[in-house]
Amino acid sequence: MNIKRDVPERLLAVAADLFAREGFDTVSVRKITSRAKANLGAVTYHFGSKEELFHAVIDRIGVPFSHRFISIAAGAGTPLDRICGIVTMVLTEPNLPAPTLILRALATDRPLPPPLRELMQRNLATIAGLIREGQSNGSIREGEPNLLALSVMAQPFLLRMAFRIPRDIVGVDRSDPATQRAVVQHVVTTITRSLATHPERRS
Amino acid sequence: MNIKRDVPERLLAVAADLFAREGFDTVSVRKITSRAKANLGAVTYHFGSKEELFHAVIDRIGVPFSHRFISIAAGAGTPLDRICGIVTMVLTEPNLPAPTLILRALATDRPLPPPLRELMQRNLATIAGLIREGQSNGSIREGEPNLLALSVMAQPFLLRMAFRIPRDIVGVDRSDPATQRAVVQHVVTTITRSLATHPERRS
DNA sequence: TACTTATTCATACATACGTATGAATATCAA
DNA sequence: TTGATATTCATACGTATGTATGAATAAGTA
Repeated sequence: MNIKRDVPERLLAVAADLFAREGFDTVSVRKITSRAKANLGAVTYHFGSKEELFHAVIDRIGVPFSHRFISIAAGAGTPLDRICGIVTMVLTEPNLPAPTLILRALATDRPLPPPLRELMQRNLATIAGLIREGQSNGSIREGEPNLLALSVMAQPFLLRMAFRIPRDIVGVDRSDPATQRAVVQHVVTTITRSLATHPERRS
Repeated sequence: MNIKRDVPERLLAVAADLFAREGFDTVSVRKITSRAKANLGAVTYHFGSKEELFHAVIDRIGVPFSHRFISIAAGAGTPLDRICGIVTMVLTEPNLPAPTLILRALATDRPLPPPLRELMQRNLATIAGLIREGQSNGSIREGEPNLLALSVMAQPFLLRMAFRIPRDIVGVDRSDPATQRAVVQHVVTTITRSLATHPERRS
C-alpha cells in the first residue's frame, strides 16, 4: 500500500501556501518540511534546492491561474465583459496565491524568477489580446494595449491585498459579503468607464 | 572639528535605500552599517534594534511623501486636476521609496508596521478628501471615496514598479523619456475617464 | 528469494544573522 | 586639564539558515 508517495506533492502545497503568505526569504526549509511532515532533506532531495522548489511552486500556482485567464478570455460576451470576468475572478477567488507572489516580486530589486516572468507575460498578453479585440470592433478606446492591460489589472491586484488591512485604513470591511459584492461592482464600473468607448450604455 | 556627527543620518539614508530596494528581511544590519561606514553596533546603539531603525526609516521617508500629497492637494485646479497631479508625482518622481515599501508590506501576512499604517491612512485620506470635494461640486462621480481612492492610486503604484520589468513583459520601455511622458498621459487619461462625470471635456 | 534503486532520516557543516559586551576613544562642560 | 558623558569599535554569543553526508529503510525487479 503506497501510503505516502506524495512527499513532493505535500511539499509543493505547503510551500505554495507559505511562500504566498510570508515570502521566499522569511520561510525556512525547516518550516516547510515540518509542516509537510517530511524530513529536512526532502526539499534538497526532491527539488534540488529551496529556490528550485520555489520555481516549482510558481509553476504549480501559475498554470491553473493562467488557465482561468484563458478560459474566461475564450468565453462568451464582449471583450470588455470578459475582461470584467477576469477582474472579478482575481478579486473574489478565495485562494489565489499568484497575485501576492507577483506583487511581492515586483516590489523588489531582485530579478524576477523566470517562471514568474512567464506567468506575468502570459496573463498580460491575454488581457492585451482582449483589449485589441475590443479596439478593432470599436468597443474599447484607443491606447497601447499593454499599458491598458496593466492599468486594468492593477486594481484587482492591489485591492485584493488591501483588503487584509483593517477597515480604518482602507475604509472598507471585506469580511462582509455584501461589501465584497459592492467592491466587485465598483471595480467593474471603474474599469468599464476607463476602457469602454461608450461607458454609459453598460448593462 | 565635527567630521562625523551624522552616523544616525547616514544609517537612515542607507537603510532607506536598501529596505526599499530589497526588503526588511533580506537586508542585514551588517550590510547597512558597512555601506554607511559605521560600526556594526551603531544600529543597536542609535536606534535600539533593526526593527526600530526600520520604523525610523518609514517616518523619514513617509513624512516628505505625505507632505507632497498634501501640498498638491492644497494647490490650484479642480479636485481631479490635483488628483492627477499627485498621480503624476508618484509616477515620475525619481527617488520614491514609499510606494515600494507600502506594496511590499501589503503583499505579506505580517501586520503592517504602525508607521506604515499611518502613512497609508494619511495619504488615502488626502485622496479621498479630494474625491469628496469633487463629488460635492458634481465634477466627480458617485462612489465610496476610499474605494475610489484605492482604485486611483493602484495604477501609479503598480505601474511604477512594473517599469523595472523588461520591455518584453510589460510592453513598455521606461528608459525612453518620451515613453515615460506617454505613460503619465495614459494614466491621467484613464483616471480621468474613471472619475470625471464628464470625462469628454478634459483639457 | 536476492539485488538494485529510491527514499527517508538524523545529524553535521559552514555561514549568516541580530544583538550584547566591554574596552577604547572622542566630545564637551567645568 | 580634568572628569563625565557619548560614541565607536572589535569581538563574542546564541541561534537560525541552506545544504551535504552517509547510514537506514522501503520499494521495485529479477
